[in-house]
Amino acid sequence: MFNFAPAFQTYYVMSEFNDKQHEILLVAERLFSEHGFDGTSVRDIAKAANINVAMISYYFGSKEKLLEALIIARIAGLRLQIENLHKEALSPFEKIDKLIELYITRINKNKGMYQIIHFEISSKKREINCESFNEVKRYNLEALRDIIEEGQEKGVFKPNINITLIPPTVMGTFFHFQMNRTFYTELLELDTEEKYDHYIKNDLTKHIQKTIKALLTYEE
Amino acid sequence: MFNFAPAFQTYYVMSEFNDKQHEILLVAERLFSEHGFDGTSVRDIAKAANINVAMISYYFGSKEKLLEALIIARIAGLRLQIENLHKEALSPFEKIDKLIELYITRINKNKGMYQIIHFEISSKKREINCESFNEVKRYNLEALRDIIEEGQEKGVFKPNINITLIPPTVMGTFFHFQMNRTFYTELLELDTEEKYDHYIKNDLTKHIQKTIKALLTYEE
DNA sequence: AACAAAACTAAACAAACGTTTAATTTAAAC
DNA sequence: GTTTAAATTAAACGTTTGTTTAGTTTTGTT
Repeated sequence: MFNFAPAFQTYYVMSEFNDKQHEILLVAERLFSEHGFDGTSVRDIAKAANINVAMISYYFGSKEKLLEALIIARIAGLRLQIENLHKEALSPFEKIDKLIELYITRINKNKGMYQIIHFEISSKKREINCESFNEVKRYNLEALRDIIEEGQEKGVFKPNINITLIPPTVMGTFFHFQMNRTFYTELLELDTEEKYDHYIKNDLTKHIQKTIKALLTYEE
Repeated sequence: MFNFAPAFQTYYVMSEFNDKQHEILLVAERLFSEHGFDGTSVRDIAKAANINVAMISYYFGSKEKLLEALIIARIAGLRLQIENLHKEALSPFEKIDKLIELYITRINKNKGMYQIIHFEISSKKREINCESFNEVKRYNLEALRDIIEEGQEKGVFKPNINITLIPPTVMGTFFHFQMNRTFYTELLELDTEEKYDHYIKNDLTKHIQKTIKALLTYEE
């Protein structure tokens, strides 16, 4: 007689989704990152996920709440795995190299999600809750600060370094390269997916590592 | 009897718009950058520009052609004014400083347009003609290459520098800072527009200048 | 087998979308 | 002052939008 839509799941406190919900989230992530939130209709998602349009409202409440659920579900994966890095007996230079490598691989894996978040937080249309995203950024920044201050105490890194602006340089360089992919693909003749990925893993990562190490040791 | 809509103006060869067309382009630029192309309706534009909805189709043919016209009209302004920089009797270091300052002020003035272009070129929905945009990027890259190679010949810059990846670092750092404006506003307590602009003009610009100069002189 | 809850569907809904139409007003030319 | 083209308008067009409804099928429990 009555239809009980599980809209209560929009609290996500349990954050346990069934297979169908996971599939919807996966499809939505791809389409939102490729065409934007406003450029993707619920029917696009339903068609790509092979489900009925009504299932989106049924499982997530609304299209906007689907976006919310997606962001919350994915942000947890953005925190860097730096726990073991701190304990390892490495030089400050090696730690910087490893941290940047962690940054790049992590961003590279979640580039679709970053695309979505970056558009949404700089958009004045919807106000998404970016507090958990900010928390991740603060956490990653503190990890970087620890490593740099350790290097400064050992005398290998120079003082007077604006540590706050280093993540923007690391991530910004990657994103700008990614954003202008077609341009750099043509310029550097990275005509296959493999060549492109190889360039990111090697040349781009090395460029960023070299840049930050140069900055940390630069005599003004 | 017949209505002759000036749809021929969509060729833009003359690229001469009247006051009303300029106003529409200005409003569309703001709204597209704030809410995205798909997040902005022609009625939003019409209301903000105080004109009738039909005027957009009348003057530009369609909403997509309006975007096209906007991009073509604005891209010309993105080329750096480096003509006189090359002639000036400055050291390679001073030239790098000046070029980066030019980069930042230019991006800062056109950040709305960059927001639009970056979303559109990385979107798989519409295929915009980015050739003129790529041309600007190639031109600016060559200007940078000239300065760096001059410095290398003089022996003040090290060899083996990936020049191609320097613009992504310069622009990427700025854009990432801009993209996460609310986060850095809170972190650095830039609670007024003046403080924020001052931080970009001074701290952020100096950070990028220092970073690139460090990279150019870094002994691996 | 019988029942109830959950999962799923096709259809309908109103609102918003980009665009066009047909008519009117404004502006310029003669 | 008349004529003619351009500028501007309100209304309507057909789609597409996100969401809801009302019903059916599936699933799990007793």
